[in-house]
Amino acid sequence: MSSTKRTLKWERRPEARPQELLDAALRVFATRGYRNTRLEEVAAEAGVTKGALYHYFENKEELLLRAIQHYQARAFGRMEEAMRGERGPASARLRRMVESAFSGNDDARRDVLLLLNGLAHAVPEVYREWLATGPMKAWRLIAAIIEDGKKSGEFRADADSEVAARLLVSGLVTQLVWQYHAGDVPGIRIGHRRLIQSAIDLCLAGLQPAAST
Amino acid sequence: MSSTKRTLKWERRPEARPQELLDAALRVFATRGYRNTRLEEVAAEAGVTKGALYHYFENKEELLLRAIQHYQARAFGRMEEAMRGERGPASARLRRMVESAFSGNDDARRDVLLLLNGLAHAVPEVYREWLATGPMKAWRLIAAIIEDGKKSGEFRADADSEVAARLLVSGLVTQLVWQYHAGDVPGIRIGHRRLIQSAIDLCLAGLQPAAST
Amino acid sequence: MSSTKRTLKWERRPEARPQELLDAALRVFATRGYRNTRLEEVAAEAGVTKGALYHYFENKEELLLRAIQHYQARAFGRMEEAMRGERGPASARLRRMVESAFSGNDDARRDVLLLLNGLAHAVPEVYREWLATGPMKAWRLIAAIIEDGKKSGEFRADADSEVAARLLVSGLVTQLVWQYHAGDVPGIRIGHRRLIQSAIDLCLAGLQPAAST
Amino acid sequence: MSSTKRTLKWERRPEARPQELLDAALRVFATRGYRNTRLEEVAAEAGVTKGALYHYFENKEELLLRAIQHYQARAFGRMEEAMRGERGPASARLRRMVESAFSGNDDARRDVLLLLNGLAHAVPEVYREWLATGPMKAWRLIAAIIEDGKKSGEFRADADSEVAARLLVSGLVTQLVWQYHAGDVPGIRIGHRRLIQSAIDLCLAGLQPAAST
DNA sequence: AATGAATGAGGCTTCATTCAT
DNA sequence: CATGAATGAAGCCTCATTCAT
Repeated sequence: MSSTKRTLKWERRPEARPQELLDAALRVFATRGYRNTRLEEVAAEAGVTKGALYHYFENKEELLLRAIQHYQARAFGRMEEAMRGERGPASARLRRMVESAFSGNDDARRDVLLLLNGLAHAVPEVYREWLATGPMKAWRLIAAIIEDGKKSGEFRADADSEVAARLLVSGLVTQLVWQYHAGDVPGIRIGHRRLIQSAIDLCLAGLQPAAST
Repeated sequence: MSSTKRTLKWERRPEARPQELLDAALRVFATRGYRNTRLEEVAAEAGVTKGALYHYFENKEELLLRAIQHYQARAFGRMEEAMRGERGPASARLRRMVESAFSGNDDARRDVLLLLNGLAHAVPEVYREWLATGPMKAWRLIAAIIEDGKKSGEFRADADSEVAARLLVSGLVTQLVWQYHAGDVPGIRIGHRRLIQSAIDLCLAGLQPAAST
Repeated sequence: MSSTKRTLKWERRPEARPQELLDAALRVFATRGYRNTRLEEVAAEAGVTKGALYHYFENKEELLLRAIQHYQARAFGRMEEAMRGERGPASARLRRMVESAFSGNDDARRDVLLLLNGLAHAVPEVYREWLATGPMKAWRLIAAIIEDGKKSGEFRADADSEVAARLLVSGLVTQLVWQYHAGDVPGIRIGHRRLIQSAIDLCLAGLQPAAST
Repeated sequence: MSSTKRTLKWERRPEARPQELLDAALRVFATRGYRNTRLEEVAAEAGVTKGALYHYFENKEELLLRAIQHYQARAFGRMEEAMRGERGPASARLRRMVESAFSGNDDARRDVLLLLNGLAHAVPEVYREWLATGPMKAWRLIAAIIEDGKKSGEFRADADSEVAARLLVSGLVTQLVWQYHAGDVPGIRIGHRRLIQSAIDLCLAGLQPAAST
């Protein structure tokens, strides 16, 4: 009797339920911010009710953490795939790397970045984990490429690869967030493509071996 | 004895009270985040009680807004003073500008930046005003300097001054925030001076006229 | 034992919960006044806690509005039923109408009237809606009966039916409130039945066609 | 020195200060309601500051009480003066009495009545005192006149003078309040003069000795 | 597993009242 | 007397979390 009921429900809801919840959660969190989001909203977005969330997650914080991990995994998966087997000159690899890292110019992407930026006080652990597995990982990869270029003579030996990589990553991430989410501040917008390309160009130009001599 | 206690309270009631409240508020907001801060904490930090805040400010949000404006005014005051009468070559002016903008390497500075970064969802108006009067203003000044340099032949004519300025400002702001507040993520720290100088160097190198010819 | 306690709580959770809350709310509001009533008291009266109220009502004001509407609906329901199919002479209909309108001589009735009288400044919208759906509706019905009587020659043709109806309704409503709630002012009490009957008698006498000629 | 300052202030503020405060208080209380009124508003209306009120009155409640007593004294003063030496037939005296009691058709009058109506829960003592010294006093005077008329044969011997007087007073008071303060409820307005006159007419007609015989 | 009513701690805001000046 | 900054109790409302069904 009760099993009949249950089965009916389950027909339209396979075991992917947790994933669906995570997706819904990230969507709402990213749109409205962590503190602004009521669990009820997440539930509604996922088509369930509040209580259901507690079957899968301890509490709001864990839901956020898992949602972000889920997102990061996919994002980095894409980037790693794009970099697979890259072998050319350092400048080309750097360009490709940055391009693939910032290719996804969708709203969701920027919403997530804004969300994460606001997490430092609300959920410091999540903030730190994101930094470690996101931006830092990215700039280390880039720094390594620059180091390669320095060794091969393609780049100036005295270049500060660490700072260059950091500037590129933090600058671009932040520009994406700012220009998009403060969209109606006059003059803040700039073309996505231009931003990425000019930034890479500037960086590569700055890494060139000294002009004279 | 009891008169001593009483006197203590009344000794600290100068005409500068609003300023004191703003300072205290910014201190607490920056340390704990806007949402995490109870007005009672702000009051305690200022040595008054909750209700006193409402003599000077409509509500929590206005308190935040005013505290930030107060802070911004001082910060930009310092920068403008530093830039007063600067006339040298563009590269020198750019360097001085960035140095003065990021000179304040104190904790308070970075706490405030982190606070602001988390305001997008909590208090969008404040977030936007900050962007418009802070970072944007800064990168516009820098972009203007670069344009000067392009006109005088000091910089490459095809350089994207807009993007260079943005990258420098957003990159440095974000690095300050990240490296400091995620301080125990291993490997995220970098010397403040090195960060600033290397960033400027990279940027200036990237703006040099083409090497060959 | 502990299970008993628990059960007690859960036994009273029928689908009629909103109604229960409305009843409890009206009871407390009417007893203590709108401003004097803490939502916690309403909740306690209903056997729930503060928060539960917010499942059903937006805020204190809506709770009041709904409680009053709920009450008015019942009150007018009773009156309409009493008037169903009345066809006799105007004087009889008027008498029956007023009697049925003021039959409920219970405390609750008078408490509610007092409550409503104090709402003009606190919640003007509710006050106005009550006026429009309560007293005004009542005196319009009465005025219509008097007009009937005038047409049939039962009442003086020059009688001011509008004012008569208003005087009757407002006078009686107010007397109920005053005499009851200022009960210990010496000499303010008067028998309910006598008040109603004498008022009707006076009114009907005043509506009689002129004596002489 | 300090006496100089004091004198300056006193030049424009004679000893009538308490009266001014009472007037200002009644004005604000009547306009906004007792609970809605902040002492600061009263002070502003009187051109002083909050603290000053506490030099003359214990607290908010006493301020209200005194303001109302002050008002009542004047109102009844006027009425008694109007009734001085009235000697004609009962019907004429009744008419004159009611007319003089309700002559003041000003806004202030109605505001005060509304204020008082809402005081039952907020400040029961004031409410009761008002009832005793206002409406009750009025209807007793009127009942006495009617009794005179009964004795002289001008009115029906079986008339209920008590109820007639009450109905007249409460009905008119309430109509003034309702029609004015619910002014935008369509159809609630009626001419002041017509209301008073028709009410008196109806009452007198109802008091006539029986028509036939 | 899912529901959703209920809980209750937490925080913002109001304002009568006090009191040093 | 007058000021007005400061107090602090009170009350509304929110929402993460629980739990009987």
